[in-house]
Amino acid sequence: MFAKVIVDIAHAAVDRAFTYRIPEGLDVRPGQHVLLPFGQGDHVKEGFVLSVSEESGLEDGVTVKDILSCVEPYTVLLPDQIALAEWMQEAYHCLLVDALRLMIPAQLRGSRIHEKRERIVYLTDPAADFVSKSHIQTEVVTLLKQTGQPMAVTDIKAFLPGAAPAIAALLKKRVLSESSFTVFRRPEYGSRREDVPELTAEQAAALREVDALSPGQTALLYGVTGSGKTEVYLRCIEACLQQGKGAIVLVPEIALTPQTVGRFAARFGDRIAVLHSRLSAGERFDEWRRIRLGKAPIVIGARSAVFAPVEDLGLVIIDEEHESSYQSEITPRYHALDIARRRVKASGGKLLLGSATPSLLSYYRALSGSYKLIELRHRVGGRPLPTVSVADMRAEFLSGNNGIFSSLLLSKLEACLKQGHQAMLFLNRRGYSTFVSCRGCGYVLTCDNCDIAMTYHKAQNAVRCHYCGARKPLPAVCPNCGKPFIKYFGIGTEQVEEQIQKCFPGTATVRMDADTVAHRDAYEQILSAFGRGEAQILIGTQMIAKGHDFPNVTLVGVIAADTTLNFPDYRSGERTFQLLTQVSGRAGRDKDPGEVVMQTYVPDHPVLRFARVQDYPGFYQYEIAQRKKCLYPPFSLFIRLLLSGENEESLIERGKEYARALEADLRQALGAEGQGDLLLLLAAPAPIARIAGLSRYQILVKLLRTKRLPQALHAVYDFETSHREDGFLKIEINPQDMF
DNA sequence: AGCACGCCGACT
DNA sequence: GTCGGCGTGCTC
Repeated sequence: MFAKVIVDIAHAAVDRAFTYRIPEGLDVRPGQHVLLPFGQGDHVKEGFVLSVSEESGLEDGVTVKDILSCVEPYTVLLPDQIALAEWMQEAYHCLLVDALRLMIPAQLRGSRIHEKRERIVYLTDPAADFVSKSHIQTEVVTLLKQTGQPMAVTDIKAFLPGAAPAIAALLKKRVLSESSFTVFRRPEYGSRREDVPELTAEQAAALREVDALSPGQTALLYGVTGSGKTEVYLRCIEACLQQGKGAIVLVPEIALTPQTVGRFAARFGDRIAVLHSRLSAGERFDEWRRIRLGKAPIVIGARSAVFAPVEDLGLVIIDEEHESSYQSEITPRYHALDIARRRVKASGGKLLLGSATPSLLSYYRALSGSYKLIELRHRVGGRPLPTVSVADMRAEFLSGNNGIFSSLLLSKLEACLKQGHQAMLFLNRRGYSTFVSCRGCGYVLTCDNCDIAMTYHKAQNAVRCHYCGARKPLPAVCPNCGKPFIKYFGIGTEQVEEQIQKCFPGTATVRMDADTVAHRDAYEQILSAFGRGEAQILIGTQMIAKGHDFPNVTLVGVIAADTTLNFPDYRSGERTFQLLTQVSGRAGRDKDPGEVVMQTYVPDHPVLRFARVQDYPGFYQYEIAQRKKCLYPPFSLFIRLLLSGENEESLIERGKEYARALEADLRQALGAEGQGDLLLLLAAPAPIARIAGLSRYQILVKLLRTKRLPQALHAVYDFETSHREDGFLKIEINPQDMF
């Protein structure tokens, strides 16, 4: 028997199947993790068995080596996972090993982590009398007689400190016998008891629609904030388990808190396994093994959990499906949604996407029929959506208010605080001010390494670059003209906090942004402190937009609703709407109705108009028309090639040359009749032309979605492989952002 | 990724 | 004349 094996070395030259002989008596199946002699020196390498066959299929004269051994007694890759990795290799132009490595815990490779075993001892003959001069030995035997069952050695030691030698002696005398079993290291999460709520009519209907999905089908659950999507998820999982199948639930990493997990744990107990980046090595390995060995049919995790080894996958749920974090930033740059679609198609399972603000692409697919659209239009308990008012900051300025708060927000804040309620203030920029400039000459303080204005941080009396992290003291005089007219412009979260203290002295505030959550667990600590009412106002960046429900929050203020609107990105409208809807959803989650104040300089902007009345379908109609007009995704494929290098001039030179070469390649791939499908090819310095000392240049390509698309994509990927060695070259398909 | 084989410069 | 530089090419 022979096995096709891929060696666990991430290099293009060896990223293919090698044929090995399976020695007599070794049980080797596809998916097995094996050890092999590889290379001239027959060095022992790890590998993964892709397939097993009777014939070697090799030409004569090729030496065939023997597989040495299997690392684990079970197969570490399921057949579906091997097929998925092979598909990914094609689709994302990545190494097969890189795809396979996503499916197993890193700890498995190199055998760094081993299973943990617990020793138990029991009386060899429970009826036998035991007499000994040793006091402690007698105590150990008495303890075991009392409990009447085997005990863990660690437990005995806890009862009887210093019992270790006694146990050893008793084992030697055969008074005790021992055995051991595997223990799984589990992460901690609070499993709060909660009653199973009655379903609303809408939720029940949604459940029936999910139930009626055909195998491999995808549904988009569009439910307004507070409409009880999670309860629908829980019931769907229940139904899935009843059919004896497994489920994967993906949530954004930031939402993967003990509270979220606790809700699932309350319903499903230890049938869940959790995968996220903050697990210890042992926990990660053991959670993965609990899934692989069928002990945990439900997996909850962030992006990469979509690869979890769930056999007979009946359901995948992607919560907050519009989140950009579902797309990987490193190769293979997969999107969890695409992986999930493939997995459920292969297993005959169902895919459920949930969001209050679906991505334009998902809603487009739902309306065009490739996804089933399921809606939850009402909040649970009939609670009204918060009322949203817009404060026109232009009018505020003209009427003499040049502060950062509108009179409307100030009066609502005052009322809110007076009633003892809590408020959240949202601003998508940390620090004190956006940029620092000289009033004498107009000089703007920029980072030495990046082409970006530096942000003033008052707490440290320093200016910082938000891209490379560089930091320098605030100069007393202008570095350009030497005059003492340095002044800060624009606002950040630090300043909001300061202004609140000025307007409402003594109010307890807490700030949450990348600066205050620098330490591990700080995120959790700040949120739970606010939840306990230790502060009346929570000020923060988009970090506070999602996550927990705070029943006592009745007011949400959006300090500058248009900051994200002006990003140089076709997704900025979508992003802004999602952000505003999510922040608004934080208000009035309990019995008191919520209020939202959005401050803006463009109150008539369509995105803000729709966000204000929380009209997603209306927003969608507006935005999709924009996309269609300009032929942006989903009407085209957007490809970005990012080059970076130390020398700006030579980079620009090379960029232009690459653009010409790429265009030629693309035109050839598209063929004579496909020339019209190449819509745009634009080469220019990136919006942020320099980051951390490296200049950046981008080539943007827009391709119409046509049948020659695979060939065109191939041309782009081939271009990447053939040019990647002469500098930094990165290719992104439909990038999440374009800086 | 490693490692061996292979063809040109400064050493005993 | 030999030791060793790392360029080139192969790994079942």
